[in-house]
Amino acid sequence: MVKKNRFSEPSLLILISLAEKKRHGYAIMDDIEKNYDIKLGPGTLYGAISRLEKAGYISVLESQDRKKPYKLTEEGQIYLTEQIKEIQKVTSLGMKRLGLA
Amino acid sequence: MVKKNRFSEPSLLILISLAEKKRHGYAIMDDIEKNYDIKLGPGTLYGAISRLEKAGYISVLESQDRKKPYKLTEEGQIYLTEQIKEIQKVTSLGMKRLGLA
DNA sequence: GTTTACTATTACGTTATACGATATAACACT
DNA sequence: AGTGTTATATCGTATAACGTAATAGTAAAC
Repeated sequence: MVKKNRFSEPSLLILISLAEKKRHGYAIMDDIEKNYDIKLGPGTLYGAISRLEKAGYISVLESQDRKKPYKLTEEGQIYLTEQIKEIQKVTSLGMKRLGLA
Repeated sequence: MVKKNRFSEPSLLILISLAEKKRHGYAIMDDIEKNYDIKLGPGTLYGAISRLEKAGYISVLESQDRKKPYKLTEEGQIYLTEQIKEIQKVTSLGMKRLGLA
């Protein structure tokens, strides 16, 4: 009934980045900047990452070097799908009301 | 280049509500609840309203009773349009990466 | 070998949001 | 008229996300 989680920009962007493939922090940053021209600072990025990890939506993988690759968990994929659909519902009504759809 | 404002859920919903027609606070709440099943508490609602007003995206109209109807300003309409397009860009890439588009 | 880029962590200040308490006006019902 | 209920808005506070920046170490470049 009631929705708690707002769809915060950084975490959503991170999830979408990981929806394509596993990536470590800086690679996520680059992907987001390349695709949307949005540059997340390290605090924003890693803060969001650790919250997402705590929530179980992403998980960290083994690595040989100091990079920490993350992947989207199944739970994260489900969550992301729901979120996006919800957001699309909102934006499509918005477009309609703006007379642009 | 860099984007500052995240697309926060409550304020976005309020703007979309006002994109249809002018409404006062409680009517906005009802509209949002009816359309999305999202119930904003008074603090969330009026807090977001006053920030939006301060930003110049909505403005308050005269009224005879104690209701305070708001309307979307021209600036707000432009802002909302941009926001929605940006969000749609994000979600559509998300859907693609999820294999759902 | 020294500098530059990559990668991650941490700390701190700001602010939106969630939640709840309060206040009052309008309305319904008896 | 009086009482209760709904509609409407304001205020206060706690939490947590976010933005920015400082720090540190490793890898790469030159």
